[in-house]
Amino acid sequence: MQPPFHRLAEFVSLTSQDMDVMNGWLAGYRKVSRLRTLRREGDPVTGVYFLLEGWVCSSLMLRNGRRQIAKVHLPGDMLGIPSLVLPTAGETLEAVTDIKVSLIPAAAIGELFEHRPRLAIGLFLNAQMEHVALTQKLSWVGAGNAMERMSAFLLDLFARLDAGRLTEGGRFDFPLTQPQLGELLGLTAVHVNRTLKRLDQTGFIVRGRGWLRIADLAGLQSLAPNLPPRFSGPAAWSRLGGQPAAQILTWP
Amino acid sequence: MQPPFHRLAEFVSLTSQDMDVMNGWLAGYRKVSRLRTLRREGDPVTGVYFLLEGWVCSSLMLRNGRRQIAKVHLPGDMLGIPSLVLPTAGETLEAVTDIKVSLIPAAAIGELFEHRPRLAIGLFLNAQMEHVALTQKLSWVGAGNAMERMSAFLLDLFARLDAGRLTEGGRFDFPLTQPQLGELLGLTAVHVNRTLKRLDQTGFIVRGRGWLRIADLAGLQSLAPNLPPRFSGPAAWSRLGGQPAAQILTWP
DNA sequence: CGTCCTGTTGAATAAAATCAACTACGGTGG
DNA sequence: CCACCGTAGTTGATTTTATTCAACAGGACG
Repeated sequence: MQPPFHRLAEFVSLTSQDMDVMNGWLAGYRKVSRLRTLRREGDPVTGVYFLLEGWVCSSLMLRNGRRQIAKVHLPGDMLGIPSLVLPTAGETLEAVTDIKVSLIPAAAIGELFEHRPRLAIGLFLNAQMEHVALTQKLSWVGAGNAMERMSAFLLDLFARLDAGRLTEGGRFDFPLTQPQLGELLGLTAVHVNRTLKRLDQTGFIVRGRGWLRIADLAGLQSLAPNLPPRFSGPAAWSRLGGQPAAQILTWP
Repeated sequence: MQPPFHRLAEFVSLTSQDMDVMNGWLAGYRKVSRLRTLRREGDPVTGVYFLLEGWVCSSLMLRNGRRQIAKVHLPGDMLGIPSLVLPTAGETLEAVTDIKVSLIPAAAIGELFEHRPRLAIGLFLNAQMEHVALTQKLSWVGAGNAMERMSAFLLDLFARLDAGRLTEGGRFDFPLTQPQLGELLGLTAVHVNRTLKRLDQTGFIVRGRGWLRIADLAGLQSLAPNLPPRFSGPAAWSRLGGQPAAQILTWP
């Protein structure tokens, strides 16, 4: 397995010292098994997590007894960054599958800003990607019906899995249960079931246990209220005045 | 009017050079009048905006014809940061009231990361506050009914206005129309109307044209599915290894 | 002075939730 | 090893919630 560094390197070109720092994060990765909680809402914040393998969902508990899943994280994602501004964690991180994850201590993040500006920019822009994704998600949950939410989610998921080379001809592992999908989309499990059934019967998707196949991508896209965002990559960095790696003085 | 710098100074202690940089942003502020569009979805991204006065809403247009307002921005907020990772703006920024705003060029943001690490951290943590707020908002839109969404929003708004000293005994300016509230909460204008009416008749709020008063804070809080987030302030920075200003070498 | 938008209310309709029942499956403990 | 229990998945019937449709009053603005 080659470490999924694509997220932080997506925007900035990194120096070899930058790479060393990132490799350092991998050293003490930890395995966590399915359904185990990585960190619960209200727990102390010691750092952020770098997800190497598997799926994690981050969720919020509401006082009305319902749970909202904010995001399903895939390999390469940084988890729990927003909680850095809170006294205690603002979200529960729960393993959807068996995962490998490493903890990056908060102090190491501070270091980046002092000494590794490119990684800091990478982290910052990565966090902005998350923000864009979350805003889109809000838009379909707030302004879409069940079918629209479902198709937008499936397309977004598919695009992200595809970017990480985790699909095969439209088919991918799909470990989410229908109750989880409900919490993700703001629907009941029953209604999720009916919505999936319709998508299945229409021939847009094929479901198996533990996997899913998108059978008609264009069809799904025609249902979705918006398409997954496309990011600028290196162009974002050059807009910020980024320089090619060779011209930058590296930290001694 | 004293510039609302509280956002960036909320976490890190700034050097006088940092302050100079920030004051530089204020120089060419611009007035924009009510209902004018600051930047439309799809427009080129030239930088981010610093809102000095007035309210702005950022929204997404969906293909089903509906609009989702992602956030109502108040004085001191930085707008349009997420679009830095997109080829063209991902959200429309529209003035809800007459506003004063200044544009910070993208290159100036890049500069921060290279030369003004504390401001960079401040910006980063500020962006994470936005992320936390957006996650919460998703939670009530996704998992709350109309009354819960409305009370959570009003409480959140009130807390933010209060932090900026823009309230007086529970009363504050409230320029949002009911259709706008609908787009904000994922409800129709009609249903917004009925929900407000119920809150009014129960004595939780008092409505006037252009303003609103929270008459029973505890009552509203009992309706809301979660309370506005509280942020760590300087504690967040010290967790990241932040040092008191005096001990830091400043850029020559 | 008309026109458009907001705010308001009532009535009809549609979407999703709730309630209920049953099957299948996985994991646990005896 | 097997019985049992809890959860997931599925479907039908009913109820709740919110939308849609419609109509009208009041202001803002050209």
